[in-house]
Amino acid sequence: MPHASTNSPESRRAQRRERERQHRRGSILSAAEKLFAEKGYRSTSVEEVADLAEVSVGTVYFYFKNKGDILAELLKQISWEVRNLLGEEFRKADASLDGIGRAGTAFLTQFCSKHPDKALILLRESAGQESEVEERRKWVFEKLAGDLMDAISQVANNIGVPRLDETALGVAVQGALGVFERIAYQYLVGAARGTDMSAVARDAISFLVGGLSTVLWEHKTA
Amino acid sequence: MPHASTNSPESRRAQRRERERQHRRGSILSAAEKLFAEKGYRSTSVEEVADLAEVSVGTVYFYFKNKGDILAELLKQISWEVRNLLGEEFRKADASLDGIGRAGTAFLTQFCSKHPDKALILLRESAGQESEVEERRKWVFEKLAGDLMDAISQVANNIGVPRLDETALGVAVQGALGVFERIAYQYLVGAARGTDMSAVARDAISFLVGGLSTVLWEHKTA
Amino acid sequence: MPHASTNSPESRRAQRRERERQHRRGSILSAAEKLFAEKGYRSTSVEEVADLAEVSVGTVYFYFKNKGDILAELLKQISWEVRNLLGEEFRKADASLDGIGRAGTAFLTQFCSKHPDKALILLRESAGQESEVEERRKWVFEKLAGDLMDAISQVANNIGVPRLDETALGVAVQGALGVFERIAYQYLVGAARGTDMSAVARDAISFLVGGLSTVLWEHKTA
Amino acid sequence: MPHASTNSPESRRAQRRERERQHRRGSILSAAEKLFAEKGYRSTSVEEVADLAEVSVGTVYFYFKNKGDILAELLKQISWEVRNLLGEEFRKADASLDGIGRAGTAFLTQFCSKHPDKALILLRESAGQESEVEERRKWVFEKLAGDLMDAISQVANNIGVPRLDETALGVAVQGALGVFERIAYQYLVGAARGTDMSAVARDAISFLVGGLSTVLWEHKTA
DNA sequence: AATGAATGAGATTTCATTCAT
DNA sequence: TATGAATGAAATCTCATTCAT
Repeated sequence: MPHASTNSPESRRAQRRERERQHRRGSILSAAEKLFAEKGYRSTSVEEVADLAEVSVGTVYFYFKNKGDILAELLKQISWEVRNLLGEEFRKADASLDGIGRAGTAFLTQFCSKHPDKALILLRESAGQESEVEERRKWVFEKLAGDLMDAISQVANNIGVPRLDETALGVAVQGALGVFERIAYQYLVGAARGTDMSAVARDAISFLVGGLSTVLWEHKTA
Repeated sequence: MPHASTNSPESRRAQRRERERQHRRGSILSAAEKLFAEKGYRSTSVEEVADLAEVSVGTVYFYFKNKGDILAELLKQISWEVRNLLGEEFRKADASLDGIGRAGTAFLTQFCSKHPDKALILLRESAGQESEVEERRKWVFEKLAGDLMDAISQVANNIGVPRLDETALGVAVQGALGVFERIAYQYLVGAARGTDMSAVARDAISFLVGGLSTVLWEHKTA
Repeated sequence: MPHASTNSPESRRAQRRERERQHRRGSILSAAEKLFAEKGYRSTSVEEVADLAEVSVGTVYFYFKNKGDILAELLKQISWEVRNLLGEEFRKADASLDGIGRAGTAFLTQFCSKHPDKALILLRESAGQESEVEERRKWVFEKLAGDLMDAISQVANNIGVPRLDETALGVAVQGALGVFERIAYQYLVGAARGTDMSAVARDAISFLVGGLSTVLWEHKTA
Repeated sequence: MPHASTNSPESRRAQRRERERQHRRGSILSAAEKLFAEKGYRSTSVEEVADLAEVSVGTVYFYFKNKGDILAELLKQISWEVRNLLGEEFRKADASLDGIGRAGTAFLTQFCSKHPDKALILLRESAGQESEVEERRKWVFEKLAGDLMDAISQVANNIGVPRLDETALGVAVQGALGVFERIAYQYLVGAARGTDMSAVARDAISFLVGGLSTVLWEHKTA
């Protein structure tokens, strides 16, 4: 049985260290996620995050360069999860309007319902903060917008609108994002918190798909 | 003993005082509007507002109970203006889907383009703030949502959907708000700042009306 | 008796306010001077300064933009006092080498002996601090060097060295500053603290005047 | 049982170990020297020193008891080099004023010009630091002062001033040190950085020797 | 010997709000 | 009414030092 050099004591120690590092980092992020969603980013102090994560303030600053960095990292993780979920759903339905509908449903029923903390951070806490965070938020939404743009372009193509007008495409994308942003927020923390999400999703998808197809149609005949 | 008529010196003095009061209050609000839109609510200190308004910090606290109160008041004013504008447009078109489209167009081309500071505050500054302001934001959007809800209900009625399902109505309203919120923001301060607003408005209205009619239609046949 | 408008109640109130401002500011500076000289700039916290001055930390930041600003202001004041003293002494002796000697004596026996706190801040605490302070220190020493340069130039002229070589002038100036810097420091806080200053001054002046005249002489014959 | 001679494997291993130890220690000191001279002692963190030396923070603390200890060690090394250089030069010239002049020239042209980092640390970094370092600085300068004191005493003796007054001796020494301290600093990092050092040295030596001889002369006739 | 993650005391700074005049 | 100096709680961030591995 050949002995791999990656199994040397030093290597194993290094690996364990790395695992522990990631674990610690993860604890801090989880603590921050919970608190930011609960009490808001501004009202959560670094000390509180450290306390909940059961580490010292210094340790937080060992893993993150400042408070904004924590939020930025959360945003990155969350956006990664969301994009994965949406992309998968979209692909399942073969790049059709229906696929966009599925993705939207998944966002509301899979993501927002199941990870309200994450959803809140994405939708509420990341807005209106210091420029560093705002930067990241912009980046996240640009990524999401990019995904959506690709999706809509494909759909447009399949439908027979080979080169959709740029403004129309942008409006469709932003409109779609806006629909979800608001609806998710409204049914997560707003007045209507607690409503059955699957019913909400059904109507939201009608709205979205109706809106999109109208825009596309208008640019087909035009 | 001369009795003070409405033209007595005392009365005139009182009137002047009242005028000056309102003027001062207005200066403070204008200053805050400018600064909040420019640098953000958080990054604007009360002192800066006072400086720009050419009053002392103490005076600001004479007219407003705290910093959040200034933002709340701005939100109130802005929402009043927006509701006026939208209501008027909507009435002109006789409670039809077309009327909703007109109102949306007016919001984008009349309000957002012409009062970007106000639009920015409405769309950006009220999110993710301390609870007091968040409260007001909720209130403002509930007012707007209420207007929209009435409008959609009427349209639904005219179309032959006498009692629209509450969830559907809510989703339609929030969807519509979301579309505008994001599109206005994107084309006001986001990446696409500077795009021709009338083209944007055309597509946005297509999206909105398409979305709304689809939701209504679905609940008619259902 | 004509009544001056500068005696109006408002004006008097403003004057008193200004006096009180200056007084407060002065208290803070005095407290800082004492503490900086005693425990060192770095080891003195703003809170300690505030406590000794019997004001709150916030008040310190109302009068000074940051901690370095306090030290910078002290440096400015101190250099002003020193320059005044030296200039006066120099002039008394009619711009001769003797005048430079007098100025040096005054620096050691009038200034350093009587205001050791100030001398310490000038000579020790201002060095090696953050760039803002270092900047000011440079400025202060450049001013002092400038004064000395003028003095030496005049002496050179009177002695018959009309245009002293620039390097020689610079070296003479820096040499003179160095002599005083070190001697003052040594006899203020160094090993020899407590020695009779007038004896020290006599020898120091011999050294200084001897050094200067040698440099000048060399450049006369050269 | 083989007895370890000085060439035994154990011995050689021990020697290598010792060599490595010294090398590591040296790396840390070099890194610190560079960084302290470049950015200042205060603004250099232990981590930065460790990084540049390519060791861990822990290792730095294995070789040095704390941050100040690194600076203290640097000061010790530097003073040792300087004393060696000066002593040698001084001996060459047979305990005369001329010898002191030679030593000064060597300090400026041999040491300061060629090892500006070391010179900067000696002249700048050791002032105004925490007491531990300040202690060491005092010690270093006392050593240098001691050397100089011996030299001047001998010169005084040769000149015919058998027992020079202690104060006069102290002042002469401190004066001489001050001249070099400031001139080296000024022409190394100050405004006049870049000036031809040999010209500077000529004038500086005139100043120094002139000053010294005047003090001595005065105490001969007195 | 060497590592580097963890610590936590301590420092600076901000700014909404108050209140005596 | 208006002023603006004063407050002080609270928050962020740094970094020399320790210590388990």
